[in-house]
Amino acid sequence: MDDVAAEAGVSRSLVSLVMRNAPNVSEARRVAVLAAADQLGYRPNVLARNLASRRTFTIGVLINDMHNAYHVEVLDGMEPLATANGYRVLIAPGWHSPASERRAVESILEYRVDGLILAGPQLESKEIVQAAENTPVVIVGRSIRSTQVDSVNNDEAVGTRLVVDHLVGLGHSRITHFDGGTGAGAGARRAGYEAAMRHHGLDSEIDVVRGDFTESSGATAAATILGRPCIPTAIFAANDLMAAGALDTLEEAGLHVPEDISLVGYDNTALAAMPQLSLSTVHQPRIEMGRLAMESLLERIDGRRTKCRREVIAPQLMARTTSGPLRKQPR
Amino acid sequence: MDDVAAEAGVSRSLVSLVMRNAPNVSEARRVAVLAAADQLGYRPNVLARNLASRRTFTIGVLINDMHNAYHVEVLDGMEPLATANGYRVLIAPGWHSPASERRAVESILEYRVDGLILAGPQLESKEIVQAAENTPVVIVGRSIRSTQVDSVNNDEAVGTRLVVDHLVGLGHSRITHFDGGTGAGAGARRAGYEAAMRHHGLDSEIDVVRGDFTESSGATAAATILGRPCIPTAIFAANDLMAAGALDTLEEAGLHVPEDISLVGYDNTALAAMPQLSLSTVHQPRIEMGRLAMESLLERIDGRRTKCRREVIAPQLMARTTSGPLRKQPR
DNA sequence: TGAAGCAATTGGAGCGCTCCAATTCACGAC
DNA sequence: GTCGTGAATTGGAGCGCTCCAATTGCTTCA
Repeated sequence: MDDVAAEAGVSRSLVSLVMRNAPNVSEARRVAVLAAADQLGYRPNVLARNLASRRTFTIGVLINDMHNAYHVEVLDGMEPLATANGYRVLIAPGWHSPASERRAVESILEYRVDGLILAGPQLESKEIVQAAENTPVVIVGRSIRSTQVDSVNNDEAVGTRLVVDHLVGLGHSRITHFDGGTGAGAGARRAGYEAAMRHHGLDSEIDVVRGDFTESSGATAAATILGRPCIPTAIFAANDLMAAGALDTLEEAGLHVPEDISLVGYDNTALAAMPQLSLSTVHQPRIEMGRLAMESLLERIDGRRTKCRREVIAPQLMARTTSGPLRKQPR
Repeated sequence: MDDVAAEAGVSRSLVSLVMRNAPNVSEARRVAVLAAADQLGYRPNVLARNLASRRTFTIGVLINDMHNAYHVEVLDGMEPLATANGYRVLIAPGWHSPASERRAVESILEYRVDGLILAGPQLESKEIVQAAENTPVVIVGRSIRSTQVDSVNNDEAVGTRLVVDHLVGLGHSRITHFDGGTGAGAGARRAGYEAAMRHHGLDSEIDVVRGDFTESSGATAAATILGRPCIPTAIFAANDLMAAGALDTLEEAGLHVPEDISLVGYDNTALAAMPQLSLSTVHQPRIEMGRLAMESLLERIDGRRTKCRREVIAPQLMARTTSGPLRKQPR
């Protein structure tokens, strides 16, 4: 930087002003500095800039599972807004385990990002609240009992209700839920399923098989079901990935979907929309959710808002071909 | 940091040593410092650390398309090795356009990362070489005419040859290629297809329809084919995503795969392996490729190697159910 | 007993930048 | 001419850390 200043015949401060394109710099000097910088191949050091200014203009994003298209699309919604406001986005992959998630958050916080978005975190609430003490945090796909942390959520109660209503409407009553274990939103979906079942007076039919939002856990859960003497007539999987895994296992076992058993997923990922799968599912406006999360975060960062904001988005049922009327008793 | 030093009754330097867990620090002091740090909620500032040490222990990774499971799996292969060597990984999403890719690289370079991995970059070679002047760079899925840049690649010549041999072996001769346009590796696949066709004396049957590695471009290409008076008996798509897009369009048009037309993809993504799709494709050991890329990069960073390393991985044909023997002339 | 040797500590300079207060400059108004 | 004013520019302190050389405290050995 000193070299550039010398080359352009100005002070280091002026170079700094030009590099940040601050106002009140004469056109002549600006051009001179830019030329000198270009000639010397000078590139500002963000580290030093951030250190000195105590601002990074960077948003950290934690993605719980990069393999899940759901999270990637949420990210799609965030990026444009960040860029438009002069922020850059840094991603720390979570690798689907709380421990690695913790490390990722730790790591990104050390970079002193201006804000943090957690997409589907598995961390304990306590840890999240702690992180939010120093840095604005927004969560997507889960909410938390703290006024410091904003959240953007799908209305799980409505979504799960849509699924159960749909299946009951088709004549099903033995509806099993494959849940998402400790994953973000899994608890809410499980609770929603149970509440909806009770609403229809199906308290005694409530049946939950454990899973973890991965394709393989869906397959495992389906295998569990198949091993039972009496299998349900419909399955409600906590997400599309699990539904896809379950579908494979069911078909391999010779069952026809939806004739023998109906299957509904959740999230309406690209996977579900594929004609070969054509999975009935619940749509969430992911891009919009990402956008809202970024919007909330920027409001916090700019200090435009201090009150907690909790967005809850209404989901929509996408009935496709994996769910159908109850026809015969399987097996 | 000074506060911690004061609290623990030692100098700032000692705190620094403890935080980096350097050798030659007495156990007593180490414990005291750690306790003080914990009590005060002290978290080292990476910015300052990196600035002072001129080292970041961070690897920047540019992912061309986060929606493509291929890239995500390459990333999976990189992470463990980086972590094991004390490096953290920062991801800059490329959003599938050269312009945003350029910005992402620019941005990550400003962070003074110790090394950069480009997964399927669309940038011009010149730009990549320029970036490599100051920072070690490894490319995945493409190679470049520079001894400064290492690369890890699939052997496209072999892979494409496998596909064409497979289809010719099934009796096909009218084999159309849906290419990847300007995407990384697209040129090599196109060239490989053409060479393989020539090898079988099918020079006159060479037929390429433009695409860009996205699902929608596969659908468009299929529509193009369907509009012709004489459609081919087999399609070789430049990747699985495009093949999936094509499959939808073909089936909607009433064609049966593989009876009426065979379809082969490339990459063997999870998508292709799904029983509902069961796409014939070419397998690349993605995780291994990611690992190799990281290994190469770390070698460069540590200065263990200065010679250029170009890994070329042998692919493998996965014949599934979308390719079959030539049966009848379609339409 | 003292010199040597090594481990454990410390002070201070400096990484590359921003920010603030101070200074210089240009120009119109009196 | 002189003063005032706002725009343009500058010097220097400091962001939070690392690194180096210097210092201290022990132990060992002649």
